[in-house]
Amino acid sequence: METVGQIIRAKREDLGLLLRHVASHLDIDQAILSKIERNERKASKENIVKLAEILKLDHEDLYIQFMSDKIAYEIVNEECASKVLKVAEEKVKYLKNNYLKS
Amino acid sequence: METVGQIIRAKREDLGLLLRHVASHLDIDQAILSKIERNERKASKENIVKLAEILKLDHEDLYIQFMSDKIAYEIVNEECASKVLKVAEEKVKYLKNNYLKS
DNA sequence: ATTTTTCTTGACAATATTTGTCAAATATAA
DNA sequence: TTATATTTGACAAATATTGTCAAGAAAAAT
Repeated sequence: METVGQIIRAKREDLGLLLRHVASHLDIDQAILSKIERNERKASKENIVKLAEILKLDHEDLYIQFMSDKIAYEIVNEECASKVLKVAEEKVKYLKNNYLKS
Repeated sequence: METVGQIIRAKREDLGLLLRHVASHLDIDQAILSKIERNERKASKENIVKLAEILKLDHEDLYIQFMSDKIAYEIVNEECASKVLKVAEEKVKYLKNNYLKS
């Protein structure tokens, strides 16, 4: 079970890229990227898009890891975390069927 | 499939309470409560606690509705919404087992 | 073992989002 | 119509997010 930060660091090192190279592609200071990789800060959605590019990761996969990290972090301390996710899933299905039929 | 706003409005009207009465118990302007009930604004966690009190709703149930609304709203526009929730659930289980054993 | 390079840390700043107020407009009900 | 309740939108304050910078620590190269 990897965090989005772990995935990013692993792939960056695989490709032999430096923090400052990747960070400059994202247009942020390397300090932030360092923190993102260690899960001390959350990436922005824009960061994620550019990270997928430069690290040659599948964009959707990375995005899923990013959002699931964010959501898991929001509720992991609650007893009822699993219940919340189940209800959320029902709501998503309902909304998709009833309001978002494109 | 009800939103947290719908639940609150229904129960408030059931109890015959006015926006301004409930809002004053929450220590907010009635304008906000009006918006919360119509899902134009999100409640804060504190709002939810006090709403459960004054509306005699089960605190955990209301909290689950509140959080699931919030999460569903965050991802409903994404293709991969269901996938995100599934991965989030795995992460929550993993974290609870490995880091939060109290 | 010293120097160079990379990464990490923490204080701070800018910006965006959240959470709220207020007063006027609208809707509902007496 | 008048009184009461709700809604709306412009605005303000507080908080959270997203970032910079520079100095310190760690790792790698010479």
